[in-house]
Amino acid sequence: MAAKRRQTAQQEHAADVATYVAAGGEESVQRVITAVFSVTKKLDQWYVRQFADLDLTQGEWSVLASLARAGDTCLTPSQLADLSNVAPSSMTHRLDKMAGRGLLQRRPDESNRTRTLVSLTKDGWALFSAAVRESNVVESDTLRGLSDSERHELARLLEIVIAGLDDIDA
Amino acid sequence: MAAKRRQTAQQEHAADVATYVAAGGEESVQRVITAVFSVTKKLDQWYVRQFADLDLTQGEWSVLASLARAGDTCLTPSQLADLSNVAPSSMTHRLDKMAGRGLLQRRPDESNRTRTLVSLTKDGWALFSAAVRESNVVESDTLRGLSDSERHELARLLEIVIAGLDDIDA
DNA sequence: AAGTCGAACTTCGATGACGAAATATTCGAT
DNA sequence: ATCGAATATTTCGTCATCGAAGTTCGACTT
Repeated sequence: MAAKRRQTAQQEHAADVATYVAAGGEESVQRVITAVFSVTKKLDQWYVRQFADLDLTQGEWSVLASLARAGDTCLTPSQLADLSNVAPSSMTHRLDKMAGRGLLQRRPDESNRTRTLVSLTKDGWALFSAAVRESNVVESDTLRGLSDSERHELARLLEIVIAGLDDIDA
Repeated sequence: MAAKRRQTAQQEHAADVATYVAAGGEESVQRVITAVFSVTKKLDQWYVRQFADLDLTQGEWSVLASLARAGDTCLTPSQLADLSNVAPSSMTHRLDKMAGRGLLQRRPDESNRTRTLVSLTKDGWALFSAAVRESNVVESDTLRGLSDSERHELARLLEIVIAGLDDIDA
């Protein structure tokens, strides 16, 4: 498969950027954004295959990871929908399924009974941990061309970008 | 909305990385990968809103962009399905809709009649160009915290990653 | 030259996701 | 205190997506 490709990944990337620039994009922007999406697209493909072993879809992974990152704090279905970029109505059924598998539990919020609080069960945490360790394999492979200092620099630059993200919505 | 957040985006990011590391991920890996996904998640949200103006879903955008990047070369439905990370059967209906809107055309491949060749129409190219110019706005905003040399360095590092992606599938 | 295997595309049934409406609860104003 | 607006969640109808089976065609074998 890799042997039959005519151009290198860099050449393809450069050609893609040129297409976007020709259509009206700025070069310094498109070069970065296109590269970011190339990486995530490839990672997404691998996640689908890796998570299939754990009977986990990407949507379920998103819920699992959101709850894990929240730590002790419970999250509501609405918050999970926001964090997962799906409609609240879609989250209902997703949580039904995951609760049925024993990955999470829902309980009413006593202080505000319109809310429902969702938290991971022990099994949910175990699955999260297993998924992180599985995905870390391909993620580590993805970055194997970078030295430690380069990874540090890459993270630093991306974190600058992240720091500005929330202010743009206005 | 931005005013009511307790922690900065960097602090949240650091906490997320810590969660993944606690679950068994490597820090130098998780710091980069988590940051990449933070950026793409935010960009995806904006794309949905921006492309709604053009009556364009993300799936349709993927087809449009794949064909545009291919330039003069026609692509088959299977290739488009691969490039868009969807099942071939899903591409059939998607192409039906887009052909109905006059964005692309399908014609049989004379040299191999099991194949169908898909190409953009004039309207398809126009919509692609409009979408690129629209999305460049938010993409440019996203990178506004980086200097030119930092953008260059960020692109360089990401391109190193891209160069190694194709060799991992083995 | 016929037959078989494989590739490409489409149809079909079932699942997942969305938006709108319905339900239930809280908050604020009169 | 009560009425009205806002919030959170769930149902419901519709459309997109998936995997599997079906169909058509090309390539390779014998």
